Amino acid sequence: MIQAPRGTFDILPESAARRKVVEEQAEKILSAAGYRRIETPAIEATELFARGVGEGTDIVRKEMYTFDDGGGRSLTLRPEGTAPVCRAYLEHGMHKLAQPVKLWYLSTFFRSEAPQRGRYRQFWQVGAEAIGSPAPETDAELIVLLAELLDGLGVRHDRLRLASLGTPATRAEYREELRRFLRAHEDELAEEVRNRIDLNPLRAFDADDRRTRAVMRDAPKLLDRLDPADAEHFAQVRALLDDAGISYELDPTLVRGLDYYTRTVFEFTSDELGAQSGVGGGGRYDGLIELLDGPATPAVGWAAGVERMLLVARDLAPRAELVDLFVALGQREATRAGFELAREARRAGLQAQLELAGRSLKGQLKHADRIGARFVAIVGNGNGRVSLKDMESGEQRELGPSDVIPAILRGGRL
RNA sequence: GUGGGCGUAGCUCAGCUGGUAGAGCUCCUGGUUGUGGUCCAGGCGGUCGUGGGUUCGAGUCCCAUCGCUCACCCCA
Repeated sequence: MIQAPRGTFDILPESAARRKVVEEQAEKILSAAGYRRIETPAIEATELFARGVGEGTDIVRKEMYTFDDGGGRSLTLRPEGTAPVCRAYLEHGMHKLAQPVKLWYLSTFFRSEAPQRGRYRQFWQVGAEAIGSPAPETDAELIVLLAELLDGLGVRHDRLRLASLGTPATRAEYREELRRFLRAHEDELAEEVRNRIDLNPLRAFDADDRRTRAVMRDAPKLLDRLDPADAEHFAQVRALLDDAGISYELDPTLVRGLDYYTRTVFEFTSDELGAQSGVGGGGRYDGLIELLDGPATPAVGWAAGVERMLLVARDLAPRAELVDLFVALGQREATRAGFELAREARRAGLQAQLELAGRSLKGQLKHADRIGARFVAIVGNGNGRVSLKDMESGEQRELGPSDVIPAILRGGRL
């Protein structure tokens, strides 16, 4: 049997209803702050990610679905949303609009990783980007918006981790300092940490090994190396979050996987998620637009995983679907009258369904009950009249065909 | 890519020490020749993931393979 490809999934109606709640919540919260929806193509030039996300990242090195479009151009299924939005910003000259340009999206992304709980090869993210403002208020506002989205969905985000990466130059210098520090203590470090000194020295901070942890207590911290302007920016972001009553923990080990981050980075995590604890996160990426051949443009953004939110969201009860009318057929010959009655009902704004399975009358009533129909109209009495039954009270009345819909619209008892 | 767990009807699962498949739910029909929610009866539905092997005989044992899942890595 043909199955959905590994790491992908069908969104069945029940789950679609829960996702709709997420979408409505995001729309409400983000549009209230002036963010407008944008959607970009699922495929992009491979170069966009190679440059925008960074050649050295895991995403670009081993997780992209890349193919030749048949004409010698290399295309890639988008593995993330920020670079495409920045591409669109440039392509459509949005730098000429009032800044910052505030955008949000809810889209699918693709990464060829081994799937597990909360991680798929095609997955959904809701994201927001504010392009064109260096103001710390922008960073703080975006963090507040994500917090509100998670709160509104009842997502238990046990922690908000926050840090500042400074400028790329600061970060590069710091990484060298950290490498020197690690090498100086190499014989005290766990093997896995030692092996990654060059590749990813920051991982040393969250090693489980006891001796490694002891060494790391004295390791240099990036937050202590920020230049004055970056430190001031970060202080302002924190002050705004404090005022907003958002609690967070400073986490010098917070490393976000993409190369383009500068200054503020943050991540909401939930311990209920297992290994993939990150629900959503983001940060400032002041260098990205320039990297894509645009003018130097400061920007901030975040993305949150829809599947992960759904895993830990409490307040996600979708409203039950209301069925106003089920049109049952007393005799097969009544099918044309029933068909017309259903159409009329829908034109009148009712949710109306027609018997489509050839069931017995008893079966039709049972089905109408199961789908929660408020009324059942039985067409085909032989006398041209319609029996309208209130499924809650059980009352039933014979009406002329033209009286059925007004009776339902009156809503009340028969 | 590596390791653990699991793969029996649409769904949730039972099948003890091997003897050629069951339950509950769902769905459909019937229980007064046209009327639901409870109840009763019946029906539809499975090459027991797949392929080999052992055996007179395998869902049940062995091997392989595929899939799902959790974890490592990394990330949403």
